[in-house]
Amino acid sequence: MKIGELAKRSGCSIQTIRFYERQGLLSKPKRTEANYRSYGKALLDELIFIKQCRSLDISIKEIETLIYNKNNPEQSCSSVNKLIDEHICQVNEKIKELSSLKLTLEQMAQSCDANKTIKECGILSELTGS
Amino acid sequence: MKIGELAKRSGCSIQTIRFYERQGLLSKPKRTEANYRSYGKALLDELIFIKQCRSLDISIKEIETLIYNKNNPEQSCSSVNKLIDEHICQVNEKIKELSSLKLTLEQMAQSCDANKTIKECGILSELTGS
DNA sequence: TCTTGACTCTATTCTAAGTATAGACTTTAT
DNA sequence: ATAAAGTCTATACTTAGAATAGAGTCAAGA
Repeated sequence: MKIGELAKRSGCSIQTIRFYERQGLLSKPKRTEANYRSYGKALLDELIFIKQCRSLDISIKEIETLIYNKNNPEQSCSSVNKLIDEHICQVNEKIKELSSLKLTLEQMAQSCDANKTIKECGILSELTGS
Repeated sequence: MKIGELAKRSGCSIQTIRFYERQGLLSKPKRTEANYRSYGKALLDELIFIKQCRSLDISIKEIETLIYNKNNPEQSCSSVNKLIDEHICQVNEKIKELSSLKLTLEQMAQSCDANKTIKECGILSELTGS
């Protein structure tokens, strides 16, 4: 199949597919005589794996590592477990940060209503003051 | 004061201060004869305002708007309220996304322990399969 | 057969908010 | 006088793509 069909089947955009290839993440496909990329099932699977990882917000570098792991099936999978565990920690950290940020913003929102002038604005005075 | 002292007092890095100036966010300071930037209290306050906004993850473009608002003290502050409200919505959305991501990752982590081979790895098989 | 529209190609630029570096200049301290 | 620390500009780098320009290719209809 050509890149357009691969894009539809995978749910990735054409530019994204070419980007993954340039990054060395997705294997280079054969080319037709007209230099069009020509993909088979194996590359579709590769791409779906990449997309699945990205949907979990695993970075491209980490995906590289995972692909390397996949190609060495006899090795221990402890590094894979570690990668996911660290990722969970990062997500937890981010959630904490955002929750705290949310509180601050909500308090700020309560310090003003929209019917004032800038001069009297509670939000701006909090931003300026503290 | 020179830029190094401003950096210390504000908690911003020197590069960040110059970056804000290039972006038109922080006003241009006077220069000494040797072309060094020379800051006073007013610019320190500007920078602290910017930093306060950034700590709330308000974008540089939005900070531009807020600064514009600050310079028009007689206008209504409804746009400021709106900006913060929208920002709260975005933060809430992000928290939702991350919470869902966290669940998925934790389930995945439970599907494997580190004492397997890649071939048997529950994490990789979930990433590949679904 | 010609043409038109849809598809693909490469290469380049852009996004956000800084961070990092190189190479030159100035100031301060010893 | 010299060395260290500070400052200057300009440039490149980061992430994960998205967008664009300009050229080439392919299939269908007139």
